[in-house]
This record gives sequence, C-alpha cells and structure tokens, in this order.
Amino acid sequence: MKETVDPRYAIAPQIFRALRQAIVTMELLPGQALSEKEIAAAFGVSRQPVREAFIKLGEARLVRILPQRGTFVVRISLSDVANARFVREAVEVAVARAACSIASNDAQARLADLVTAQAAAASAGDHRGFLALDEEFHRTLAEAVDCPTAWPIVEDVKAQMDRVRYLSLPEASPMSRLIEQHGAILAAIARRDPDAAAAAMRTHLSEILIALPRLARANPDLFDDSDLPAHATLGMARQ
Amino acid sequence: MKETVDPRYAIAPQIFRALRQAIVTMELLPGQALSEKEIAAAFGVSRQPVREAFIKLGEARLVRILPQRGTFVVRISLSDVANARFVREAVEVAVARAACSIASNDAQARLADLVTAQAAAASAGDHRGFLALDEEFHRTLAEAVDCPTAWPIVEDVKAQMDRVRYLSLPEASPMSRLIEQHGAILAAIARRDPDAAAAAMRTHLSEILIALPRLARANPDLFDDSDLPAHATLGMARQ
DNA sequence: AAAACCATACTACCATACCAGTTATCGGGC
DNA sequence: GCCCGATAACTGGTATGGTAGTATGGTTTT
Repeated sequence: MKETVDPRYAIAPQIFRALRQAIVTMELLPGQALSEKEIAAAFGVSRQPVREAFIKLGEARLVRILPQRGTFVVRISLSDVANARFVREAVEVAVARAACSIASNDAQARLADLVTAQAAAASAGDHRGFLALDEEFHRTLAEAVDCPTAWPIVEDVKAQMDRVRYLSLPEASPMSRLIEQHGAILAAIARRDPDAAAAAMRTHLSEILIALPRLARANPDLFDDSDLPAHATLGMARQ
Repeated sequence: MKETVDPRYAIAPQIFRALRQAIVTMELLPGQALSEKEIAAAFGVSRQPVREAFIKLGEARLVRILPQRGTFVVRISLSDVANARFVREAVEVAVARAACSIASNDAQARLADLVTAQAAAASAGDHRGFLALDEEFHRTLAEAVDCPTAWPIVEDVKAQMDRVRYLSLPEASPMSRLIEQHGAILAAIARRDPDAAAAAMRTHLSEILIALPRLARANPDLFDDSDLPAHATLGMARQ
C-alpha cells in the first residue's frame, strides 16, 4: 500500500476517510488486522494521526480496537446494519418531511440536477459515480432543510449500509429503481406532501433490506453470524 | 482545578466525559479557553488523551478548535440547539413508535420504575438526580427496542440541549410536567398506540422550546447571536 | 509424545519532544 | 503619544520514545 496525504490539512481526518473508504469498498476485508505502524508507513506519516483515525473508525463500529492486541476490521453485523438503517431512516424521513415545508425552489432544482446526473451515470454504467451522486443527493437534501448537523450523523451510520451496497455491486444493481425513488421523493416535496415524501424516503431506504439476507447467506465469511438478525420490527418500523 | 482519573481504564474518554459535563453544567462558560497543557496538569496526565477528548468535544460542537490558536468553549448556538433537537426528535420518535411493537413487559416495568424514582427525586427537590434519571429513562427506552446504537447518537446531540436545561435549572423547572410526559409515553406504549407514543415523545422533546427564547434574551452573553434562529419549521417539524 | 513454560515480537496506550503557526508584549523610531 | 516591527510566549499538530499487556512459537520438562 502506498497512499498519500496532503500535509497542508490535518492528517488524521484524511487517514480516517481513506481507511473508511477502503473498508466500505471491501478493499480491506473483515478480520484484516490494521497495524498503526504499517498504515503510518504506507501514508508516510507518524503513528499518532493513524491512531486518531482508528479511534473514529472504532466509534463507527467499522473496526474493533483490542488494547495491547490489535485493531481489526469487523465483520458485517446484521444488527449493526439494522440499527444504522433505523437511525438513518428516522433522520432522513424527518428531513424529507421538513423539506416539504421549507425546501427552496433553488434547492429543489439542485436536487433535480443530481437525479439527472445519476441517470447519466447509470446509462454510462458508472456504478462508483452513481453512488457518489446518491450520497450528494442525500447530503444536499439535509442542507436544504437548514439542518447541516444531520448529515454528518447520517454519514456516520451510512457506512454500515454502504459496505453492504458495495458488496452487491458486482451483480446488476437496480440503479434505475433508485433513480425513480429519488424522483418520487422530489415529486412529493415539490407538491408539498409530507406523508408522501416520508413514504418515498422510507421505501428508498428499505431497498437495502431486499438484498441483505441473500448477501449474508452468500458471503457467510464476511458476516457476523453471532448476532441474530435484529428484531424484524427494527427493519420495518412504520411511522 | 484538581480532577482525577482512573488509570486502569482508558484516560481519554474519562477526560471527555468530565469536560463535557463541565461544559453542559455551565461550570465552563462559553468563551472559556481550554488549554491542553493546563487540563493535562489538572488531571495529572499527559497532553495526548486531553487532545483526544478535545477532538470529540469539537465534533459535538461544544468547543471550537482553532489550530495553533486555542480551543474554546462555544457559545450556545440557537441553530445548533435546533438542529440537535431535530435529530433527537427524529430518532426518539422512531424509538417510541418501535417500542409500541416490541417493548417487553420487563422493559416497561423498568421504565415505570424510573418514572417513580423521578417522582421521588422531584419531591426531594433533587434536580441533579432528576436529570440523571431522565437520561436513564431515554437510554433504557432505546435499549428496549434493540437499538443500542441509537443512544450514543442521541447522547451526543443531547449535550447541546442539556446546556440549555442546566441554564434553566435555577428557576423553578416543571419537573412534574416532565414526569407526566414520561408517563404519557409509557401509557401509549403500554396500549400499543404508536401515534400516541410519537405525539407524546414529540411533546416531551419540544418542552425545551418554551424556555429557550426567554433564556437567550436573558443571557445574551452565553448565546451566539450571529446565527438567526433556525427556520421555525425545524423546531416544529410535524411528521 | 504431550504439556507447560519462557523468550520474543508484536500490540495499543500514554508520555515526551519537536515543529509550525498565532498572538501578545515590549522596545524603538517617528 | 502613537504606530510599527522584532521577539518571546503561547497554541495545537505531529513525531518519537517508553511501558505494560498479549499472542506465538520454540524449548524444556514430565
């Protein structure tokens, strides 16, 4: 591994983002040991900022830090994914509802542009670009309701879900359906219908539940089988 | 300041909790400069764990870290409080709804005990103990719906609101009303009425909005007047 | 041969040292 | 007296060293 950081900015957050990306994209597999020393050497920095990145990864439950033993990428936990989905749905449904009241025309136009760009990425078969635009759609929506602090929280929990998404990338991912869902959310916001916006967002964020059981069965080595699937209600909570 | 830590456990989180508590309880006032070196000396540890605590406090937006300049307790930001309230309401309303489906009788009994204990604390005039029990009530509720990761998130954003609560402590705080609200939430859960539980939770978490404008006007030096009150809808978002 | 033990090589954590950038102070010139 | 510049005293960020604890593998003992 030969990575690089920009010394003009704080190093620790850069290491954190790089490692999170590597974990989410399955470049670093569950069980993999992460050595402070090795990572530091790979990035050409000292161990200290790497350690700070480890701590944040541990809080996001992407790695497990065992004092005096090591730091390891954790297996995908069905209950962690369900918990993340629960929190994300709670926050983003509330955001979608709020957007019906206060989203400006300008913000709606930006969101529409993002959906258009997603369609372009989809027809170009650019999965990575599509996922980046998806992320930007949700972030923009959070900003549109003047709730900037909601996004970092969603971003944190989202990592648990994204790992599953990247796992399902190789097979045909129904990008067109996700685009339709974004469109439905926008349409509901445009006609200021909070119930419809909430329902559309809920449907969108439940998409992951479809492939999850099959993925878990197909990749038992990547999943933590010690945790029973979280109580079904968590995945299906209806408000 | 002469604080103490237990060297048998990781030091950084202890420092973090101690400082957060000090900030939330207004022991450390907005504008106060926090020196890594001074705090380290006060706790009898090195600067390193103090630095890690600062980073977490910065993420919680309780302090502002200015590189090469200093770390300062931030003033209470009305928009930060509104944002925190928005996220907390979103998550806890979802928790309350889920509780209607899956909260065990055992969990409900524990929650009822906590409300009873709160009543005792209230009649004893023990504000601090009351607040601790309030926190435990909400944490127990999150555990009751098998969503343990929801609580740390709520705990994080809650700090912004708690600072306002402690500010309003000197004046008569309507503990009886808060107890009634907890009771209403529990009653709705007991009769498995998610809409009622959600409404009761929403009412409970909107309580802060009543005193907030007056507190901001009465303590202009503690509040950040640069940020306009967040869009009114954020405080009143109805799902 | 099997089991217990110990040396070794890791680990994360904390402490310390060093660095770069900011601020405040103080002295000198106008 | 006021302004401006050099400098000293901070700050947080990074690098490095030291310590205690944990796996591991080879050796010794039973």
